Amino acid sequence: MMQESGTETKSNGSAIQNGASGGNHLLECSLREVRSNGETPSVEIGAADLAHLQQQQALQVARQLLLQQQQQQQQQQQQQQVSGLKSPKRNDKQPALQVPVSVAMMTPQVITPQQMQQILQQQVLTPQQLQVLLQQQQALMLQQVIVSLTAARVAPMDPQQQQVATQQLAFQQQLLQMQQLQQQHLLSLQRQGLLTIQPGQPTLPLQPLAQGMIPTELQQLWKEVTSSHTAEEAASNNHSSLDLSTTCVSSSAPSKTSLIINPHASTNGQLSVHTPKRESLSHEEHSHSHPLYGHGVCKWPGCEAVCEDFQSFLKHLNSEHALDDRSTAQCRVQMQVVQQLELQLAKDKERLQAMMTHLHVKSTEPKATPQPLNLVSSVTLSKTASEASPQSLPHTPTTPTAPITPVTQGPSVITTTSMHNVGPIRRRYSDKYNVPISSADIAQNQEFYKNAEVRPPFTYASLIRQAILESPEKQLTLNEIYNWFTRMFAYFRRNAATWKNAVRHNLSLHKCFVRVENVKGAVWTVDELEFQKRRPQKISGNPSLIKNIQTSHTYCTPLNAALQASMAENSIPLYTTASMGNPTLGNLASAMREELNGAMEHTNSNGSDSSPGRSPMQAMHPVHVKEEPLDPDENEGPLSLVTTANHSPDFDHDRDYEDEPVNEDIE
DNA sequence: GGGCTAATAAACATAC
DNA sequence: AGTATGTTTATTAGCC
Repeated sequence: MMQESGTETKSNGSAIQNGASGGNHLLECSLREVRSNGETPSVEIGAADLAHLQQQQALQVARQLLLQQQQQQQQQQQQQQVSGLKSPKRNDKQPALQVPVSVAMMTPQVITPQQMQQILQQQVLTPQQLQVLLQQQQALMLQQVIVSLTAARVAPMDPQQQQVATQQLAFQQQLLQMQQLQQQHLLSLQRQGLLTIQPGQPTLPLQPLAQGMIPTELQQLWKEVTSSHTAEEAASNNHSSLDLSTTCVSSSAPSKTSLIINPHASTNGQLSVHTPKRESLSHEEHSHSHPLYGHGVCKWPGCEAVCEDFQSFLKHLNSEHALDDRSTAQCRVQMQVVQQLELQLAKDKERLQAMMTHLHVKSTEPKATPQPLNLVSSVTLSKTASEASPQSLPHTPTTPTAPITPVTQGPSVITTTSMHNVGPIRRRYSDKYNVPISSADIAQNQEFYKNAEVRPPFTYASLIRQAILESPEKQLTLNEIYNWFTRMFAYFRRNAATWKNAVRHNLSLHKCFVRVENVKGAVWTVDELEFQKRRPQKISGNPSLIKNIQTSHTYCTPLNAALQASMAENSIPLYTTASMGNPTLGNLASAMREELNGAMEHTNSNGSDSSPGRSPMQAMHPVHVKEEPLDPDENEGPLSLVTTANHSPDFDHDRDYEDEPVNEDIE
């Protein structure tokens, strides 16, 4: 009975999860590419009006948004400063912003594969960082949109127009916000989407519509709208039209659109990929045509050094961003991000197509020419918005953390069979990466794990905890835990003896699992505090993660899972927002956040303290306290009270998947 | 190579 | 006696 007491609490204050940085450049980039095909929905509004109207409204709203955006950025920048790219030992509780990756990075810098690998093995951004990067980038995009809007018009308008414009603007704002949320969610689900989509079910509910309307699209749309407005204005009102070219994206051929008045119209789901031509470069960019330089600032991820002129920029570029590990690492990250985005884009295109087909909306072949899909767009957007979130919730009233998905670049790579023969390999699970399992994780990959005999990338402890937390009363009997395992994971439908033993072993071994005498008999509960303590693993934004991603193991799963999880962590707010209807989820979300922070705190502060706020569970009657080598005497109080085994009726999934390979689905 | 953690295996105890 | 449930120990493997 003597377990390594206290050994679990190590004080390596490096629990991390620092996050990362956001860089929406990535998004912007790929999106821009998508959108850059000058073809856009034509605007034909009664528009001269709108043009005027929007001025004031837009200005105001824009200011607000800008302020918000700036604040965000500032915060991020601050974090960024605090946390150097190479400081894996940070204890920051906040995701440390690190490298605002920008599309520009893609500029081929001639990096040898070996170098890349090196980099990957040494230091890369954590998934969280990537996530933050993306978000940041997105914020920038929004800002740009707003700016372009405000800049575009500065004329008075009459009340009527104002009303229209106001509505329109409001809608646009909503779209933007929704889009933001969607993007976040999307990112977190990216890889998952790759996997969860199975032949049979091309459109899993889990899959959000990636781009109902991406910021860039909005931007484009706006531009077109505005430009057409201005054109009309000029014609009818003799208004001098502002040249929008100064804005980020210059619509080379703004055509007429048919939307505008129809708020939903703006959601043109159309995303035809286009040659990544950047017709939308700012002046500087045009003059110097260097994607890494813009607005007098070096756009190298994480840099943002101010360079007065192009020359100084070049100097800076050569000196600060020479070919070294760090640069290549960043480049590598960028590449991965772009890859993911491309994949996602392709998938979402298909989905969009399917949706439109379903709705009998003509148009949009994968590469179809852009058409005003007013109707559809709105539908898709709202639909996805509503579908995406609920999906992850229904089954799992728990903590939304990470959409963990065993996905890799090649979705198809991971097949049941491929993973199958792996056998009983001892492998580190997500805990290693400080990625607690969450219902969201499971929920979002539920289908996958249910049907594919893929070993879930979680430790037994995490799974057990999850099972317990998912239960209504946060407690389960051993048998119920078993059932949960078999129900949720196809993998556990075989070799029952093995994993059941492991489950029992874990329950006994980890003090985070508390056995409680219950009416039913004995049930197991989770002591969150203890659980947090026992996850001292540190990632420190270290490369190992990404490195692993590259080094394709038979289990690429854990990695991506971890990656996704990390990324998703940043979007917790999203989940909470989306889960308004589900209080539990909200609580769990916050709980999860606490967990994350807590984990670090605990690790920092010598985890020997288990006093204060013990989990409610503890208040029950833990029959036996683990870990501390208590006196042999008092401890094992003969469980005379135990009136065990009254296997809860709850889950008595009669079906006990025993050792034999069972292939049936649990649905 | 050592330390740590987790998976796996198995012995053993207890209750039903 | 057999099974379920728990506990404990030992071994192995992956990671830092």
